[in-house]
Amino acid sequence: MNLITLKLLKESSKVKKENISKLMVSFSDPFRLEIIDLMMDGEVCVCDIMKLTNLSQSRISYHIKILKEAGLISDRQEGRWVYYSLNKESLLLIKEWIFSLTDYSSNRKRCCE
Amino acid sequence: MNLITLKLLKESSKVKKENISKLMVSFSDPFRLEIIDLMMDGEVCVCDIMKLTNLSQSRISYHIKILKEAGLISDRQEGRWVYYSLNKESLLLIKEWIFSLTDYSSNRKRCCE
DNA sequence: TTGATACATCAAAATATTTTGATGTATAAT
DNA sequence: ATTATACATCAAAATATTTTGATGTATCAA
Repeated sequence: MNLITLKLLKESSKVKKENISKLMVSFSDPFRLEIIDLMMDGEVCVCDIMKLTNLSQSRISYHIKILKEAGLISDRQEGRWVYYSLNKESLLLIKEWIFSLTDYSSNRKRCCE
Repeated sequence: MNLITLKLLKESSKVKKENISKLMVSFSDPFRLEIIDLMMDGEVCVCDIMKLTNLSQSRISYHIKILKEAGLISDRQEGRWVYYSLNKESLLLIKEWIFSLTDYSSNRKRCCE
């Protein structure tokens, strides 16, 4: 493997890490977790979320924006409605990360002194 | 399934959700992600993290506390040193959650109107 | 073209998290 | 006993996130 390939690899892992970081932030709010939960059943619009959670409209829009910017959800407009749904690729990215965490983490004991 | 069982089930899923929520919060900071990364190689002490990241000692202790309270890491004291390591059960819990998210989430199209 | 619906965006206020530097506690070495 | 090391904890300051209520934009129906 040459230096350029190595550099590219490092950069891509950095990009990945930034993605992961954003995705994790997007998971870090209980209301967003609720919204994500709702999306597991398929597409939802803001109005669905309003009915099912009694959060205010602008509050929902705010959280939706966070989720969208993290790349976790996609949107599709149809007339006056915007339908949001979970983005499978992002979920896969997180899955991979969790896997690396569980599968490759070691139990090696450390000893100072 | 009787009502009491159902109630218990619902409560346990709530407990689980609260755990997940705390774990996700613990993942939501870039420095904590770094610390978690270091722990993948095995136990680390605060002094290791200081050397490897040049974060201040109290700053590291603060983040360690968050990770500990989320149940993500365990500690073991040995003399003056405290060794921290990833808690496999918590990782498993997250893994399960991600699985349910990817495996059971539907693509069902929604249509208002 | 007027009014209603669905949602986004904005600025200000409310709230939460993080950082800093100082101090505290326990262990161990001299 | 004294000093040094490893880490925890604390209160204040700095910073970031979230909520609120108002306003804006686009689509549609009457």
